[in-house]
Amino acid sequence: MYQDQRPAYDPESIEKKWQRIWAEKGTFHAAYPSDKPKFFGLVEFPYPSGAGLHVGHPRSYTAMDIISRKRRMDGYNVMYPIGYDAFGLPAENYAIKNHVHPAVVTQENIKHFREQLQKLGFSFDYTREVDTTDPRYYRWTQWIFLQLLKKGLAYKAEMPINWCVSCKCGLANEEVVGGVCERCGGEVVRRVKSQWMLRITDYAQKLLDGLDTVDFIEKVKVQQRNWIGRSEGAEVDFRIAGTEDTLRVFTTRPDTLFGATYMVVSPEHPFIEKYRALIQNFAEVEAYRETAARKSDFERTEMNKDKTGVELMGLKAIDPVNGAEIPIWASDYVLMSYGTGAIMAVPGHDTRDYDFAKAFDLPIVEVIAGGDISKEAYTDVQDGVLVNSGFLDGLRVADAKRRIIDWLEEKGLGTRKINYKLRDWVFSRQRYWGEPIPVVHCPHCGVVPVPEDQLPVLLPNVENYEPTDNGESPLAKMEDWVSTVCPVCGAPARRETDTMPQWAGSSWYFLRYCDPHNDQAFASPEALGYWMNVDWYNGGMEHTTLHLLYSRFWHLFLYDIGAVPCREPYQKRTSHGMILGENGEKMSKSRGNVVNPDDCIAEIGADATRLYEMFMGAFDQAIPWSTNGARGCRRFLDRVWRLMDTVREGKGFQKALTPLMHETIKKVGEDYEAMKFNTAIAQMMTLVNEFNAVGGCTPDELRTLILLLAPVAPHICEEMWETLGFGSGLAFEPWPAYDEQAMKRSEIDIAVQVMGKVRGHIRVSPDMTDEQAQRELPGRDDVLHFIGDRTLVKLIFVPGRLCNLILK
RNA sequence: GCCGAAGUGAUGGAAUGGCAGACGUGACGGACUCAAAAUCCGUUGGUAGCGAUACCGUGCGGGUUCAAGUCCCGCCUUCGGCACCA
Repeated sequence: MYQDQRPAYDPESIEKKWQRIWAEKGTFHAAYPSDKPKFFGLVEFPYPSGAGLHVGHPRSYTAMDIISRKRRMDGYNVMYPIGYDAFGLPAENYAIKNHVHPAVVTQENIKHFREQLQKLGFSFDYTREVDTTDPRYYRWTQWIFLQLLKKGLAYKAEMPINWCVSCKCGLANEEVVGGVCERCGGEVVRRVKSQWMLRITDYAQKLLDGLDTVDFIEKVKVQQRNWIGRSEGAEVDFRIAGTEDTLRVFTTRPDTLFGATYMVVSPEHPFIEKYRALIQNFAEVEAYRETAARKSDFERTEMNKDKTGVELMGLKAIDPVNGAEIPIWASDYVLMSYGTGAIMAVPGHDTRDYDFAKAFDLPIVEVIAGGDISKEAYTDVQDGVLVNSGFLDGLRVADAKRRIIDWLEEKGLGTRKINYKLRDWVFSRQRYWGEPIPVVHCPHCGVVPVPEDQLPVLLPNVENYEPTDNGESPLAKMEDWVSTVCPVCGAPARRETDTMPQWAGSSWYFLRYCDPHNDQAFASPEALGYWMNVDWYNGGMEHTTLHLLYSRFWHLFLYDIGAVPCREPYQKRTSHGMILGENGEKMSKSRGNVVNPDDCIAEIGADATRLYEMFMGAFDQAIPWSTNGARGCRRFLDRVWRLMDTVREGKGFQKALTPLMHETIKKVGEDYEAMKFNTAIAQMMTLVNEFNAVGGCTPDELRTLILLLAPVAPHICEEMWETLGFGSGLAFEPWPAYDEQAMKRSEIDIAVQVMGKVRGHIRVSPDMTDEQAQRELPGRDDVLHFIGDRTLVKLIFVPGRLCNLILK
């Protein structure tokens, strides 16, 4: 059985063989219906770029593959699906340059991606593949949009949006990073355009509340909470002197109302236009307003340290609590898009107001004691006590807040108010390669949804994909397609020519996996009822405030209209760290440090590649690639392969190895579950080293190791399983069990410390209790010699670990 | 500025308050070989010593504890996110 002439480990042939067998047998097709408990493991589906798979993809995909494979061994009916998020700018830009239809490029790229994924041996169910650009898929993306429209959550608005000068396209707030375009790094400017918007702000509170019900890693929750940015406070009306009119502000510090010494409105605030006639220095105000408008987002961020502004001469506001007349200023440190676009300024207790007051020599009044407002604003809200504040004097901040809001509400001067930083989602894109927004503009009926039975609205073939300078989609030039009739009144009408952003298709793809071929609904209620929600979703941190938030929003909405059975789409969310180049920098073509997974597979095989990606470091941390490290993982698999030549006779585990075997079963299982793949693999390496140290392993020992290693390195394990005659196919073999009792060793070494410092080791029984230790150890020769001629004051015994001698 | 994570050998990284450096890489020495590769065995935190051994050592400074990489207080640095959000 264990002949000498075994061929060397040859990953290429083994991997091809098992990939073929898995495909032919449909090993990883998720069964439906099924009586087994289900497990739905999800990874972010790739954008099929022309560059092919990146080594970052297998990091996430292998991790969830390990979990999925282990779940099968645990007896679950597992669905581990994959698809392609294939709409998007790169394919379109490629099309512009090379005059190929984006659909053609996309299909080629998908084919290439699929081949690369298959070469890595992921246990994906390829029969459930989705492609967001397939009309049978985007039909339902459009359908969901129509439901949002029906409920008033999609609307068209004329508003200033983020415009990327280089992509010639509008962007969502989430797509502007550091004042520049997330995708191309190009300049982003404000541009007023009529845009489709989604009212994600209506779901701000639900998105926040839902986080308490799911098992997401904490930093994802924190980032989403910060992005949503809930703050509690009050809206307060300030009377404009000499009029019946009021100016409303939002504040989180109504307790400081007595300290308001001026007001500020945003330069875009309609208030300025309204009181144009009363503003004595209107020309100056208007000049300031124009300067502010010309600044791009980037400049605004850059220049945010120095306060600028102009007083609206001739206007005064009246503080509602003390009747004080205070000046009104315009400044771009106040944003039109948050709160009411106007603030009461309390320079004594707000850093920005303080800077502004210093710059323009405005009065600063202390209303909270505890700081030194001659030096800086005192913003502490814990310990402060109110002063100079009439009926609030002597109260602590928290109490003063409650008191003043009650007072304002009673007098009709203000109300409690909660604000969010989250803004509505800019949903239009003026580009070709996206889902057409399924509405028609009729001169008589206005915006008319395309009837659901006429979906999908297909993307027409155009000749030129070039975005236009006037901000219109390339589709606008397709007169044949644009002109249509109104579905309601039959009059000539025009189609919407904007398309959806790339985030649309990925906002619901996990639902389609549940029932991917359904042509009556996006998925059947039964299939959704069985599979949803996603048990475990792994993906990148970079999607926390984009895809992950958007898809939660869509799903919460679908739940509200009864289209899905559960509130939250994802039960558990984990995140992998980025793989950096060998030089420790981010991998990029321009840095020349990109590692191609194909090259790595060609050199060391798919199993070793998977193993290395899991072993290289902690899963959630960024790690530089190391070619030598990868080779070390290949060496480990070579050693595992050669274990077949060292198998010796014998049932069960060798006596000397029994505790280690059970410890390894325990640790590997637990570490996989905690995504501590690096330490799980280290433990298996230790075990293999130990096999070699004792001169070989028994069939049962090798069998166990194969099962433990199989989720990480499935091909070599299947091959060894078959070669050793354990059976055909191990994908559904039960996961090995361990026995705590069997981990006990007959004797162990524990450390002897003197005053907390390790001085030596002694051999004791692992069961030694504290009582036994106190009785037996002080008299033992190998302990006595550490005591010497000093006196033992105290002996601290930690069972199984050490004893510490306190001497005098 | 605010929020979050992290600082450990040459290097990637391990360590429920209990023997710091598991496992891997690299380096050095040895075996096998005509030789090399591959493989196997050994050594590998620093300083002193032939040596047993001693002292030092987890970003810096304090503290708690029999015992601190781990807990507390005060800093420094790096990375990620947000950023005039009232």
